[in-house]
Parts: sequence; structure tokens; C-alpha cells
Amino acid sequence: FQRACVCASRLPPGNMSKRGKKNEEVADSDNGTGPAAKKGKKEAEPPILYEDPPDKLTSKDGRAAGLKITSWNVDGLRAWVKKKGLDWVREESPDVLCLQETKCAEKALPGEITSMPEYPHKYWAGSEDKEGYSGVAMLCKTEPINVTYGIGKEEHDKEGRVITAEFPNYFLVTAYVPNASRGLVRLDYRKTWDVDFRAYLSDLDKRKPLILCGDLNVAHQEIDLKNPKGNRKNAGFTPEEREGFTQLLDAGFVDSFRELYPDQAYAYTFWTYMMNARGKNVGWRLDYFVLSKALLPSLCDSKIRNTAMGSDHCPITLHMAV
Amino acid sequence: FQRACVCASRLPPGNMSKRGKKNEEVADSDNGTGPAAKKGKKEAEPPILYEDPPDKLTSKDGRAAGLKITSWNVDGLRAWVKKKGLDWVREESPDVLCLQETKCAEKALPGEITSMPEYPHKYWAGSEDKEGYSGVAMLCKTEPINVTYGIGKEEHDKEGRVITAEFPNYFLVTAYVPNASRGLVRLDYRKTWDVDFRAYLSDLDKRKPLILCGDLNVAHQEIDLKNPKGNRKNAGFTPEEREGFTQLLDAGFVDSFRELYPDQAYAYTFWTYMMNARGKNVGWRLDYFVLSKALLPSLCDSKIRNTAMGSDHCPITLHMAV
DNA sequence: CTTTGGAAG
DNA sequence: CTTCGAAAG
Repeated sequence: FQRACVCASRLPPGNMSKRGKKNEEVADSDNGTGPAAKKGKKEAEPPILYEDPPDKLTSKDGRAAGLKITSWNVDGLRAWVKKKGLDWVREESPDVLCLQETKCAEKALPGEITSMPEYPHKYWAGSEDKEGYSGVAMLCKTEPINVTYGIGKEEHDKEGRVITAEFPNYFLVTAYVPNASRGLVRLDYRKTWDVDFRAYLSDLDKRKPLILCGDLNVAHQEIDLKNPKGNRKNAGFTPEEREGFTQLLDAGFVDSFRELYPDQAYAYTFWTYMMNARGKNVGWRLDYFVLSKALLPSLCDSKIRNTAMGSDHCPITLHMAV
Repeated sequence: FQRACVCASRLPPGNMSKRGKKNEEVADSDNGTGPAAKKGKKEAEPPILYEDPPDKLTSKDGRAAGLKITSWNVDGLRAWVKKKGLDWVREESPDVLCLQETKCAEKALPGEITSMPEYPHKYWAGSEDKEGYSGVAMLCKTEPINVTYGIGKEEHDKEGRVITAEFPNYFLVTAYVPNASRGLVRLDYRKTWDVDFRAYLSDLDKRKPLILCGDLNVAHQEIDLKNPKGNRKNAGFTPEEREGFTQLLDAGFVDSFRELYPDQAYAYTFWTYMMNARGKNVGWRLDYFVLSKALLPSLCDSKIRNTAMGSDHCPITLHMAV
């Protein structure tokens, strides 16, 4: 049942050759190492999988994890519910559940989730214009002090992309960052978003440290996707989007997974449904827990739950000793 | 497995009461006879089903059936193929198979049907403007003398609704007649169609007798649908559409099923997918084999294959001694 | 490849 | 309720 693979190399993949197709998001084979990498047909090399290690439940300074947050781009809440996503959530049982790409108006939400007693405090944001587009949600076991929607800029706040919850010791922000789209037709908008979103987070951070989670729609470095060479001109791995993420970190934030596992390759959170990408682990790390530096001492673990099915993204989970 | 019911009353249903809803196409219960027909909630009366009698394979004048034609509105050829519609067809094995609402461009046809060796002669007509709309097909074991598309009037021939095949002793016409639509927004067009289509058939009939089959999108008389009272203002049972069919018959044609079974109620070929209409046999007879009067002596049987699944219509089959 | 709402039935 | 193509990812 569980994917095999134990000894994933700790180094990023080597030379990526002959991109084939045109500008598709993932290359089909393109692992290009070893004797099987011949010129002709693709050789069906065994995929290099990634097995997330057991959860570490203490911080560096020895405090016990007391806060568990899960984030999942569900790619359509209703389909995801039908595919038993909520069963997995009940098993995982995080204190806070953050969802992206719900694609569902609040009035069309399935009863299975609106009636979930484990999470009495539920917050929904949907796209105001296009039904069934974008949308994020936050479900909490304990009630936040305050909850806000959007990032305070009219031009960004009509697509249901951000929910911010204030808790006593931190802000929790969940976000579904705009996709630059095929042909990068929305890259200019994305750059504006990145600037404004970073400003929003920096302002919050002045008041209280924050945890940002969600689908940030960028693979930061080459190690964060299977086929970096072939995707430099594709949405999610353009220099502009990568630079946006770098600038976010430079503003005083930390990529929790990369902080803990600086050299871990093949660890992805998204695989296109096309070309059996997930079966071959041809993926991207697009989903993150980003922390204010002040929260770093409380970080226990940052997990990638890549055996959980129900979407083209897998869930990620954060353990904090707060 | 097979639907029960043997003793369906030979009389049309009695008083239809309290229409409920607004102008939905089928009423939910509304059978309104017997002691269970009380004022309040619907009582879940057992549905009156219809079991088609065994095929009669000789004509009145004692000749053996030698031609078998099946007509089926498949409501989307690709979905119908996935639902094993072709398995049923292979079992039925008609000499000619006529399909309506294929909703499929010729280049998108599934290989399962384009490669079917039992039918070497295949003819396709699709909507020229809207992909995935309308469309009819005819598959033949033996090659027709000639095949034409449409009814020879520009204004009607862009939606892939008619194929005419000429055989030595008859024309075979398959048609998907335009639906008058919700709110009867296309009833005016339908009336024009009915006039022109009737003229087309009359012209053909002067040359050689014809068999017309397909989804004619009208229930002719009250006996031809479960809820006549409630549907007088709905597409498929307006006075105008019914009169169109009457005028067709007056032009020298015969409704083969009604000819053989003049009083058979509850015999339907279409049930809306909504409200479990098929399970309750709340249906309409919309699919017909209509014959030139000259072919009446050759009529053996006109069947309703209402156990065949895969569409919101069931197939119908004609046996002729030609 | 898969989700969604929209048109059509 | 179910089909389909479109937009989006």
C-alpha cells in the first residue's frame, strides 16, 4: 500500500536532457543519469521516490510539540470530500486545517465538512466573481482571537486567496498564491501580488510572529522540482517567481522544510495529473510552511504527507512547540 | 435483474392531480388512482412498469422478418460506449444501427465504434457550429445505394440531425428532431422544422417507401407519456408538436408501435435522469419507427428495449419482412 | 488528466 | 441528473 523507496539520494538530480514536448510542465522521463539514459526511447527508469521520516515532536531546545497544523490544496473541495479526504484529516487530526483551491461557494459546501464537530470554528473565502475558482478555508479546534480575509488591497482580494487568523502567540496565514498560468499570461500580476503579499506579511510580523502556509505556487530552488532545467520558462519556476520567494525569506522568514532538510531532493507536494507524473514522482514542492524567524526555536517538524491521495497536491503538516 | 411487472393495465392513466413543482417535465408521483391517492404527502406507490412482449418475427401476411433496425438516442456517444452500450448492440445485432445525440465530432469517436467490423459502412453527421451538440449516426452491415445528410434546407442542416440511406426497396431516415427547449424558446423553430421535415419525407416517399426512425422529440397522445396533464405546456407535449406529428401521419405514414399496440400504456422510451424517473417509470415515448403506409404489410414487430441501459433513452428495434 | 460552472437535454 | 466543451490548473 505504501510507496516503497528508502534510500533517496540526498543530492539534486543531475543533467536534464532533451526536453521533448514543447513547454509542458513536467518532462516525462528526463532523469538522465546512469547507463539507462540512452539517446532513443524513454527507458522507464524506476522513479526515485521520497519517504517522509517519522514526525519529530520536540523542538531543538527540547520543548514538546503542542500545535499541529495541516495545509492541503484540495483541487476542488467537493471532489476531494468524495475521495475521502476528510477521512485522512480525521486520522491526522491537526489543530488547524488549512485548505486551498476549494472551488466551492460557501452555500454549496458538503454537509460532511460544514458539520464536522472536531472543528467548531470554520472560515471560508471564495472567489467573488467566478464561481468554482480559487477559494481557501481554515478550520480550527480552538477559536482564534480574530480572523480577517484578504491582504487589505482591493485588487487582490476578490479571488478568495488569503485567510489570516490571530492566535495569542502568533498569526496563522493560509494562502493560495495566484498561478502565473500557461504562457505566463498572469506573471505580471503575480509579481505585483508577490510585492503586496510580502508587504502584508511584513506588517503582520511587526505585530506578532506568523506562520504562513499554503500553495505558494513556486518551487524555490532546483532541488524543489524534478525537472528544473525544463521549467525555467514555465509558471512556478520562473526567475521572477523564485526571486519573489527569496525576497520573502530575506524579509525575515524561513522555509521550515528546507530549514530542517537542507539537502533533501525528490520531496514534492504537487504532481500534475498528466502523464502519470505522480507515479513517477515527477513533482514540485509548491506547498510550504513559512515561519517568522522568531518562531524558529519552536519548530519541531515540517512534514510532507505524500501518501495521502485525493488531489494533485498532497497535504503538509507542521509541528510547533508554542 | 429484469424489471418485474406483467399485467400493465391496457388503459391510459386516469386523473392526474396536483402538479406540484412548477413546470418540471415529469411529476414525481402523480399516478392518482386507487385508495393510496390521498391529499397529503406522496405515498410511494409501486410504479407501473412495462414489459415488452417477445419479438414477433413474421408479418401479418406470413412473411419472415429479414430486416432488423435498431434506433437509440445515446445522449453522448463517448459516455454511452463507456457504459457498455456497444455490448448491448452486439447482442442485439441489428442490420442497421441508428444513433442520435452522439455529441461527438467524427475525429473524436472512440476506436471501439469506428473499428467495429460488424458494421463496415458507417455514416456520421455532427453539429457544424457547436461541438458536442446533437449529431446522428448510421451503421450498416450492407452498403446503402446512396447516403445523404440533412433535409436539403440550409437553415436546418447545420446541426447534424438527419441521415438518409437509400436501399433497394426503401429509404431509411434517422432523425434527431430539435427539442423545443425549456420555456419553449425554440418552439417556433420547431414548427418550421416540422413543416420542412414533413415536406422532405413526403418527397422521398414519392420515390420509394421509407422508414423513419429516431428521437422525434414528441409524445403524440396522452397514452404516450406518464403525466400528460402536467406537460401540456412543456417541450415534447405541446399542442403544436403533437399536431406536427399528427400531420406527419396524415401525410401517409404510420406509427409502427401504436399500430401494433393501440392501447398499450406505460410504454416509454425516455425518462429524465432527474428524480429517479426511470425507476418509477415516469417516462415519455419519444422514439419511433414511422413507416410509409406501403410498408405496413411488411411490418413484423416494433419493440421497446426498455431494459437496456446507457442513456436516458432506451433503444427501439423494428422487424420488417422486406 | 482532473476539477469546476454553464448550456443543453 | 447527466452529457458535453471551456477555462483553469
